[in-house]
Amino acid sequence: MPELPDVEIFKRYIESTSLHKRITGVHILSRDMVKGASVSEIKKLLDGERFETTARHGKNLFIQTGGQSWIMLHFGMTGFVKYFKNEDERPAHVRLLIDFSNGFYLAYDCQRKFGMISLTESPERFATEKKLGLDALDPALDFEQFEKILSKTNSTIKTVLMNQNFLAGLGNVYSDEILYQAGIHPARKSGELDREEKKQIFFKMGHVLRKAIEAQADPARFPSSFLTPYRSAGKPCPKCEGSIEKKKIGGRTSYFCPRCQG
DNA sequence: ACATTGACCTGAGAGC
DNA sequence: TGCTCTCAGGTCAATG
Repeated sequence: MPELPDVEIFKRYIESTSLHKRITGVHILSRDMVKGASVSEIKKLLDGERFETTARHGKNLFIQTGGQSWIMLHFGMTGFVKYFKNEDERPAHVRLLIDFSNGFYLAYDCQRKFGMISLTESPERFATEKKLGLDALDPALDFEQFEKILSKTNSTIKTVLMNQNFLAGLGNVYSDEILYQAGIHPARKSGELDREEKKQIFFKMGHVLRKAIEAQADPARFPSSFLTPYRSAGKPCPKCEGSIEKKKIGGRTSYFCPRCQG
């Protein structure tokens, strides 16, 4: 589901398709998905302008026109973007549609409406208002800070990784993948992990996210040691051939290998 | 003050 | 075949 790597791929997709083209129409097809801004403000910001810059913080994607404000897209669990020309390529649940002067469209599709369309003065401002933690791939995030974050709470490590206020960008799927690569059980208490274990999680986090982006966030292209393509109870662990287990942790379905993540 | 749980939304797939 | 039920998951409000 759209987590950091997916949103990074959306960002690059928009950069390669939609920048510097004149916007000739803005259609908001689900007004209920617009939060913290009005439909008319969004139309006014975009209409007649061109997208010039993109940014990402965690799972939030920002696009700036020549103006001062940025449009913000959050993808919930079913969101994605698609650039297309012909009506038969149009996705099924378009919530925001942008017309370009070259006859192409950029669609923001979100079947389950868990996403959000908003405006912000700047990505930094947005992150501050939402109290978002550092982006999980922020170069400024070092192990010392990461260790501090983990010691701030006594929740399960899985919950901590998914908490956007601590660290922005990880969701259910990538938290599981990181803990699998680190060999740590998702229900371990964050505060009880030793320094070596925290180090494992920190470095595997960067590794997993970078590899996922390299693979276009497509599990079919992931390295063969990745758990994500095997997110199903009873499937064989890609490392030990043991059986993958499914369990609710922090209200979310977690998959892990009980043998590798003892 | 913190941690956990449920509602929100919709369609796919399971089960009868 | 066709109906109903369960589940998925990010976020935030409500509850513990």
